[in-house]
Amino acid sequence: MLYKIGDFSKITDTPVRTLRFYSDIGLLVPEKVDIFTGHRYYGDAQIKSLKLIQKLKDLGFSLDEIRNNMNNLSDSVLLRKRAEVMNEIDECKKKIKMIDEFRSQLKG
Amino acid sequence: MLYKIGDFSKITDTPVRTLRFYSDIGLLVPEKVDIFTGHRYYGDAQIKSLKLIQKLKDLGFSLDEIRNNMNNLSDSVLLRKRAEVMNEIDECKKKIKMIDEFRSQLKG
DNA sequence: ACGACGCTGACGTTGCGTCAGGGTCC
DNA sequence: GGGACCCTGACGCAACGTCAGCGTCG
Repeated sequence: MLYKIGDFSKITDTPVRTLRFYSDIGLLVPEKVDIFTGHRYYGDAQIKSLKLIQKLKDLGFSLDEIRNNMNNLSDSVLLRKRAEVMNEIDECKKKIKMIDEFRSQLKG
Repeated sequence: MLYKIGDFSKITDTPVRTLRFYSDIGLLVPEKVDIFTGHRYYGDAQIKSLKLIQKLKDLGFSLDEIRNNMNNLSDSVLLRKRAEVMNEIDECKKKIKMIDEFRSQLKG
């Protein structure tokens, strides 16, 4: 079963523009592309790939990281990302502290 | 006392490119600009302004937010930013959970 | 006069949104 | 044949970094 980009967009709840973008950067390549019209046709395999892409995006990976790791996902990559996100939490906590200090300075 | 952009850059420990950028977007305008050569000259008032800009950047404000609020800083603006950062922490915590779930799925 | 410094473009980054101006499908 | 759908540019956003190519200061 091959889907036109518009249909694939509805099935996967992903904007057409996003699909074209993923196609352009080689992240999610359609199963077939008409050489003459340029029309993209997606298959069922792409549905699974896209779900993995969305999952990894939710975990905080960039599209570049996803492209480099989705076909060979290792635990170390996930651990590194985990550490990054933990770091981000620390940064946020620092900001909260600084904001509170600044607020009391303005009041005082 | 007027400083050339290079000297002002060293005094404030801010890249020249950043100073030019802030000048272009109207965030930190030099005290004087030579109409014929385009050379920028900064004064002591700009040092204080830049320090405030850097402070607000550290707190998590965008340059656009800084430009709109630095001359009339209210507590409500700080409170809103605080809430935003707290939200960001929550998002990070969700990501951590999802990463951990994903890792145990891969192992199991 | 010449080296250090200043200037204005303009492209690269990230992940698409949003037209504009055309072909294509049925 | 015509409306819905597809395509490829190309600009816009945030906040600069990094050349390129050229003018200026002392």
